[in-house]
Amino acid sequence: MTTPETTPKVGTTEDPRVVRSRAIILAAAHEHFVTHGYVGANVDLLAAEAGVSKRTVYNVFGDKETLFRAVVERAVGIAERFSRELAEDFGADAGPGTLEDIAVRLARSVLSPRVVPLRRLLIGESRRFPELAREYYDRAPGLVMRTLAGHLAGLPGLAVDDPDTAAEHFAFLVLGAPLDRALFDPGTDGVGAPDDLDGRARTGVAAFIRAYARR
Amino acid sequence: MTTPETTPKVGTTEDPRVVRSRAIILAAAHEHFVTHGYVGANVDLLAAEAGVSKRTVYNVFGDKETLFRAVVERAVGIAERFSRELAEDFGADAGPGTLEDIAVRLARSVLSPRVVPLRRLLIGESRRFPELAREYYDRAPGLVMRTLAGHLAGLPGLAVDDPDTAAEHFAFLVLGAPLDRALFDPGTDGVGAPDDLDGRARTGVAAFIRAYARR
DNA sequence: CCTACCGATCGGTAGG
DNA sequence: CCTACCGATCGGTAGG
Repeated sequence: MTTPETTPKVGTTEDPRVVRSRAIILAAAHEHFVTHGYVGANVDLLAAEAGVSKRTVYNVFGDKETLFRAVVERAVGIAERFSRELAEDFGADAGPGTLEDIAVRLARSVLSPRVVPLRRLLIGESRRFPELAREYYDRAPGLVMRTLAGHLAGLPGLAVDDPDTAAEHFAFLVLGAPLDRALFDPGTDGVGAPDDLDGRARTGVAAFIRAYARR
Repeated sequence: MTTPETTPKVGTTEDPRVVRSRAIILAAAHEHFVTHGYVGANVDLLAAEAGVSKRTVYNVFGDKETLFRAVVERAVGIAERFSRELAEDFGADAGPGTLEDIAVRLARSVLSPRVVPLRRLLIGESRRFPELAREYYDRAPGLVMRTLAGHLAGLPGLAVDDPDTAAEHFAFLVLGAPLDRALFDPGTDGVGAPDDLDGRARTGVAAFIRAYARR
């Protein structure tokens, strides 16, 4: 061979320089889009924030829309992986104590500074990019909800007729109110958990158990 | 007097032509901003949609940001009045049947094509206009929540230790899941209630009563 | 009310 | 020769 496997062609996806540029730009673009929205985003500024030239941005991503979609795809992929991890913790042998742990973990992840700004962006751009918003919903919160439904159905001590509804009730008892408020309040983004998030999650679980306990 | 009360000065707020223009522009601008967001909004297009010249828009509202704030103030005012109406229906003598009625009305109003797009807009612009987002939250959902808390506390047959938490649990059991989905899905805006909204509201009430019934 | 037009800024691309 | 990247500038459109 003239080109050994250890020397990928320059400029391609395998080129380590392009790989590095991609990663740097995606991280900066995520922050930038989340702050300014799609139309309000400025590729010049964004490139500066990423520490690369605008030309590099266009070389790697082609245009603004492609960059935006790449940012969202990456974020959705991360959210999906996180949802999967969360889902794996819903062990079939889970007791009521574990239900509380799940609630706290669920609340902390969804109310995290990674998730809430992404939600704001996708909600705000849902008219411009409806498929992206729908895709996020299916792959992240939808995945969590489906897994939650599956495991709630198998929990001893609970009377769950409709697992999907029970999962929704669980999730929104645990984090509905704080999430709704957080969507409207960017001021609380960096400061970890708003209010007493863990306490509200536990109060939600208590209400859920009262509503769904086998009697 | 040189200017009788029945003949307001031209160009002022009292001028019937300006009043009419204001109303027409506000209605068109609401639809336009909700569709395109603040930055994506085009004043030329917006004026054309309103059937007025761009010059008239600037004569009445000064600039794009002032127009945006006027649109939001008006929408928040409408939402506030609606919330107040809803609140008045929480009669102190309300029984469990009335709780179901309240739930259905609540779900229908919040999931309405007036409220959901406004929520999307304010969430999407919450970084650019944080006070507007907060103001909406206080004056509309916050008002409903506070009234709900007050009335739930007085309901016979229920054991409500923390009225604020109970109100949040009630509201998000009733409409949390459909609202969250609706925010990400503009496709279902015009088509009245998504899924079986009334049924889900009633299922939520049932869960709420199981969780909060005096025992 | 309309057309015309301004200063500024945008996304995207040229040459080096 | 190719690609990555920079300074400079393009056409077109934004708010006003």
